[in-house]
Amino acid sequence: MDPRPQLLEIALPVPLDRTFSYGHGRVAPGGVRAQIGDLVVAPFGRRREVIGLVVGAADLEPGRTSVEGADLKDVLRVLPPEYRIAGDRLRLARWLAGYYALPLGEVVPLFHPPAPGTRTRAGGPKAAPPYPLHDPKDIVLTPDQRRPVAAAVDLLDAEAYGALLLHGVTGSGKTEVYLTVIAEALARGRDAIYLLPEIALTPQTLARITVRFGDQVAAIHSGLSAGERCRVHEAAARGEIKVVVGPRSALFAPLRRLGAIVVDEEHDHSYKQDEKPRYHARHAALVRGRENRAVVILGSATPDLETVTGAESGLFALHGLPERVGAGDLPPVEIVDMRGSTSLEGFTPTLTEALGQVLEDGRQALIYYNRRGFARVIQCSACGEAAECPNCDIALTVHLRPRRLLCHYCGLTRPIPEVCPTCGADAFLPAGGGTEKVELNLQAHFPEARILRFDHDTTRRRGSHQRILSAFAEGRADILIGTQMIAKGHHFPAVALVGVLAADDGLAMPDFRAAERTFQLLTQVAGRSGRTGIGKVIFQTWKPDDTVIQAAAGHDQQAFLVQELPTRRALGYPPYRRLARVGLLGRKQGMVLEAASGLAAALRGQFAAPRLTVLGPAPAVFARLQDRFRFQILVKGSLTQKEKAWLASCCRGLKETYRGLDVFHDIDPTAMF
DNA sequence: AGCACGCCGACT
DNA sequence: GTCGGCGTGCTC
Repeated sequence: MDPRPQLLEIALPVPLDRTFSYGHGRVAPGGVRAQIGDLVVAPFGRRREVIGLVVGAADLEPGRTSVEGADLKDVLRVLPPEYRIAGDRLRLARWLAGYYALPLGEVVPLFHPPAPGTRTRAGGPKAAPPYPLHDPKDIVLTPDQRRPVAAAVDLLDAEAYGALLLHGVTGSGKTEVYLTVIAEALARGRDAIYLLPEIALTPQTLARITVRFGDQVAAIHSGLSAGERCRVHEAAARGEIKVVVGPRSALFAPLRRLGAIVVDEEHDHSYKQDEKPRYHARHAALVRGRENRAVVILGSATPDLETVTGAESGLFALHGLPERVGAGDLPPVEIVDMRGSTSLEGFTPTLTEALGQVLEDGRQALIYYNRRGFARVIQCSACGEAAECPNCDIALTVHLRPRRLLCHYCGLTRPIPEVCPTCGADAFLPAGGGTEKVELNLQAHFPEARILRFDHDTTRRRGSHQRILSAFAEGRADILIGTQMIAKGHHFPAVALVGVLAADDGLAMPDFRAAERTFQLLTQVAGRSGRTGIGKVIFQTWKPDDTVIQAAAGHDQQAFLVQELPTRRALGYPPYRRLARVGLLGRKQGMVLEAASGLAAALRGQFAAPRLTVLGPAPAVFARLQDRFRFQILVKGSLTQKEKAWLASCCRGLKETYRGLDVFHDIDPTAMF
């Protein structure tokens, strides 16, 4: 027992570029001494309990009760050593704070489970999987699968850092590679992390991992309560759990001897957190892997362009899985021109016919349409007035169940007017489609078919996600209609037809990544077809000649790259130049624009062409959301850590100058909204 | 970022 | 008359 009271420097989760001093061990001397890396609970301002990180510890001179005139408060307690952020995790925390220009305290919450009091939800993925599980002993890897495994094993044996890109077509057995590498890591006394995109944390994948690794594995998912997360965290820190599976937050698990990190579906945009701290889990995984001399495996059927060029430049060792394992080949894709007759609203005769055939054969079909609701807009055909959200300058979407108009951005709802609210004409009519309308149309056309819909509206309730997917996977429905959500890694063995209603839909998005996203989405959706037995795919489109659509139809990433990379290079976008974005928002448009213009001018003064280019300010794609006007500034080029820090301090300064203004910076933004 | 204190509109 | 909107000020 050490009687000396301590003076602690604490980094707290607040957007302030400073730490705070606290006393420790004054009230009850001789307790646990805090050390750098410990988490402490401290009173802060009017808040009773805030979790902070100890970044400095010294003996407190006797009699000292204040710092710079402010009374020293004592920390309430030091969290147990399982929660300490040390070694590789402390270096990762420091890297995140530096790279993303955030105060260290603001990244600390990533490293510990949510404090008690956070909502506890029951449920989550748990039901027994209806899918056949193979005994790992029965599995024989193909030569293509063995090559990346061998490369990973070499790295594990050498205890060296290395990153692999596993580019495998849908259904090519990437998961088996991941699991084998994890098993090899475990066999060498090392631990592993398996990252999945949020939505793809499917029961299928969980079941496979659990069967393989038993109680050495723990899954972190949205269904866990704070208490359960703490239990997993502590078990990992004590070495009782060796594999952690989950979305991006799983990367921060306190495993002790990390040997392998898998980033499955590495192209998925949910790896970039779109709220503070805005970090990219794939990037952070590479950093943590390097810290631990571990193997990092990035896997995807449609790797991100930045990953592809990283592989070309030797940053990642490329391993291809060009063929599906088992029976199915990649399904043929037929491009159908929509500029002709449609037999059924939104459906070409070709697709309608193919659907009829699939139903007749007793097989299953997937219909992809990336718009939820019944109709995109409602508009008066007499005066032209359309229903808009009063807060967002966005058309309100028509929904039938429940019956209302809905703003997809702020959630505002309105009753559906019977007549035009402006001119009173009895002609206020819905226009443009949505999954709800597709479902009704299909049901009317195929009255016998059992149809399920999978979108934000039908998966709102807990567990409904999985209920719909299992029902379809078990063959209790014939057609599944869905938005983006159906494109992600789900395995539906009996799907013989995938229909995409408007394949070019995403191409018009005002984002330089629109083509890449569309290619990835179409390729992934197409990959849902013909997992076992023959399958086909139909892309309906207004732009049958578009390269992106044709490349996706041919499952040909090379064709897409040949078109896209030169464009990116010419325009100075990633992967050739990096980006940083500053977003400004506030109630008064004039004020936001004035602040943004001032900031842009300041940035231009500091960041010189040609190394750095400052663009804007420009109104954001959605210029007003939730009654706040939005502008943004884009910086092209690689900012140094110093420059990023300066940028962040400019943002902070601006907030003090302009009352009611919100400013945020986003390093390596992945969405331009 | 929270969280409370402090001054102006529509309700019992 | 008060309940409550969000402007602004501070946090060891």
